[in-house]
Amino acid sequence: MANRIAVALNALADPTRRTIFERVGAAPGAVGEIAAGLPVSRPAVSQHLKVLKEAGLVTDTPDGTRRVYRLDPRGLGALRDWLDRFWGDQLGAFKDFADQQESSE
Amino acid sequence: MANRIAVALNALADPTRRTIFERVGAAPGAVGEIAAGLPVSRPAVSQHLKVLKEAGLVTDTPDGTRRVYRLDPRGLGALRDWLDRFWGDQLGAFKDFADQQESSE
DNA sequence: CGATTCGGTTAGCCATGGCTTACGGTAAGC
DNA sequence: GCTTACCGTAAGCCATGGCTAACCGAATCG
Repeated sequence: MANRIAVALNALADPTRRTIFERVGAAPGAVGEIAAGLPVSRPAVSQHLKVLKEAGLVTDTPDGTRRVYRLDPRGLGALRDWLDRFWGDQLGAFKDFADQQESSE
Repeated sequence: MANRIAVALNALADPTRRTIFERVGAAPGAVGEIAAGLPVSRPAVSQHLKVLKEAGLVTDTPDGTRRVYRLDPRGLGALRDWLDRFWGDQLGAFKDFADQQESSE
């Protein structure tokens, strides 16, 4: 479960991969379509999509010789849950600290 | 604004740095305290904290010769907002796709 | 079937970045 | 003031990983 977060964050850390991810998010499409307009070659995009897929961030659907990629909510959901843990735990603590700082000036 | 997401994701991508981040989240503390128990040296932790700080994920407060680190909600908030964009936009689209797949079986 | 299109895989190159060791600098304690 | 504790920084080493070029498999169309 922690590993899920690890691979997702690692996948989204790369700028090119994040661009690809956002592009798929804007509109599902085939590899060639996604690669068009990007400053990297098509095999590079293919490799990135593989990483994103293994991270549970995208899903692929065969369509003839093409292969359509779309977002996969599972990875997003895992990340969101992970982030929310910190919100509950530490935002309150930070607020206490901020108030304390303020009152001592 | 997009750069904010970039540095935050990049900072959280490294396993050691994520461990440090979670540790700070569990309990604010000094560098030495955080480094204790970790499989890396103290300077390494210091370098990681610098990255986390520049990513807006932690804040440091001088305390004598020590330096206390705590979570910074700004980075978390930026990440959360970024993730929420995808939820609104694409979860619906994915659901439509899933329903469509189901109806064609 | 041949030809074409589309896409995943491999090998290899090179840059990025995480780690350690050594150092310098500052604040507390005696 | 001198020592000690705590921490950030610099230099250098080495592994990870992203990229391209070349290859190969599969599906569609004439």
